[in-house]
Amino acid sequence: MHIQLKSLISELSKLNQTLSRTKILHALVIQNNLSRDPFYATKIVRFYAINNDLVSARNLFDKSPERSIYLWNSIIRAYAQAHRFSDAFMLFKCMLISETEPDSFTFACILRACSEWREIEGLREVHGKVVVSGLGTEFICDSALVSAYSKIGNVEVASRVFYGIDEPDLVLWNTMISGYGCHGDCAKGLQLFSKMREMGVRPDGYTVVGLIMALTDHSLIKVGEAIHGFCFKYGFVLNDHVGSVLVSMYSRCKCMDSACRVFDCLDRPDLVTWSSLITGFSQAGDYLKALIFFRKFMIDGGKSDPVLIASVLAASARLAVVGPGSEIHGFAVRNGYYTELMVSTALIDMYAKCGFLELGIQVFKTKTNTNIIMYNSMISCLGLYGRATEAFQMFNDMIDGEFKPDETTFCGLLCACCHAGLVKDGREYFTMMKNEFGIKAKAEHYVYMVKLLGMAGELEEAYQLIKSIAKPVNSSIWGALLSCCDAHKNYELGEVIAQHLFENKAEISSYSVMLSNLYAGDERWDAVNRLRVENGGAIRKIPGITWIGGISH
DNA sequence: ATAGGGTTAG
Repeated sequence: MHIQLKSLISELSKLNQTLSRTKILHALVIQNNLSRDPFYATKIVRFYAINNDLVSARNLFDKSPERSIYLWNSIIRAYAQAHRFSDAFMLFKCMLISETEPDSFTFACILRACSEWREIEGLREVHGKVVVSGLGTEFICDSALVSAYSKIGNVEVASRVFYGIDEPDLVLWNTMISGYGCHGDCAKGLQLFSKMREMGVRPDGYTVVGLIMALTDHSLIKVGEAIHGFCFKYGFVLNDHVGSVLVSMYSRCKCMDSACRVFDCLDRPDLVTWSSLITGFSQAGDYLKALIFFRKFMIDGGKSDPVLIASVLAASARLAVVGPGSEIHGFAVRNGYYTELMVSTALIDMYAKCGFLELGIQVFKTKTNTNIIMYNSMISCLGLYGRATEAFQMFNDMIDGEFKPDETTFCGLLCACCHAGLVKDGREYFTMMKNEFGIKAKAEHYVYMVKLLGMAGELEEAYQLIKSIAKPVNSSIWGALLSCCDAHKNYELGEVIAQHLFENKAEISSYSVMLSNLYAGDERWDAVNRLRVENGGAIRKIPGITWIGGISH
């Protein structure tokens, strides 16, 4: 019977572990008086864990008189993987006072749980226990420590652990490199990378993935290309993670040609890789390509998800053509994505930006649950259409729903005031934001306020407001005021501002259009020409045409 | 005998 059970267990391990199979197996084990054997108990605990039946797993564990290290580790891991941190930690504490001592894998598991739950105190505590247990020299513990500390944001301690190791293995090098990577410290990661090679350790796919993670924008594209070249040199296959990571890196950097080249090499790019590419096109301003690739993805039989849907809806919004967006709307409804707030928010925004605010409002009205992002979106959409009263009402609803407004909310409100010329309300919301909600005004808020005051002719007040800002003042803010001076033919104040900008050695090219318009309005053609010469003829706007700068919708 | 340290991305 034992032999039969053994072969049954080994067969079952190969199969898909269903809950019913596990229960049958459990019953068989009990029938044969084997449930006290930690070997079988461990197996069944693991099977229950795979099927998310932690209650049965725990029952079995509690009834096991003899608990091997395997059994302990399995039950702790079961809780940790189910994101039940406190249970996992409690069991770990029980283990410490039991006769079974934790091994490196127990520590690795609990360290990972600490970092996932951002339990910095727990992490420190477990770190201490690792040291006391004498397992601090084990690579498995060390890599778990380095990883946990980096993920929790404490790269300092992570690197201290790392540099305390004589001859780190590949996993440790990779862990530390990606530790620097997820901390955004590209330079340190690269340094470590060359040091690793100097010491004769051959990098693998994990190494480059860790490095590429840190490359977040176009300024680092040269580094990204070098690492890509390195993959070639070492003959890394682009499948698995390396290729996808390169695609998303190039997409993040808006190098869509390179992103496509890598993408074309991939056997079966997954959802996120497609999504990176599609979002990359959108962010690079190629909205049509974004939609075309989405269609390709669908034709290939790809299964979408809310993030991708929201992203293509944003691309349609930027195209400002309602066709594709409403098509995706239908698709979202048919496939159950519509329930996602992320999708409905994107829909509202898309309809509003495509000129169909009413359809956006309809979407909003069908939602029973909302969140702050959706309210913010509604407020700014209504504001954009000049429907300030409704935007204010939306804000009140939001407060009634006990949502806490954030800086975006006030951007929307101030935008609404601007579009409707409501100076008084604008002043009130601006004060409310700072005093009642403790939100510090950012450049966007000042731009709206300056524009609002300035367009109402309160140029001096707008000027004083800017002067009250602690330096440095964003160029859009001065730009907004210059435009207003132009519109109100207040060339005197315009000249004061211009002198101020010149004196402070401001980046005049950022204001050249506004300044030249101002001078043109005053028929000071010599000044217009001087500006033109100083800017290398870069002024493309026709002088004399008012251009309200500073705010991009 | 069992499992058991390091990944990515929108």
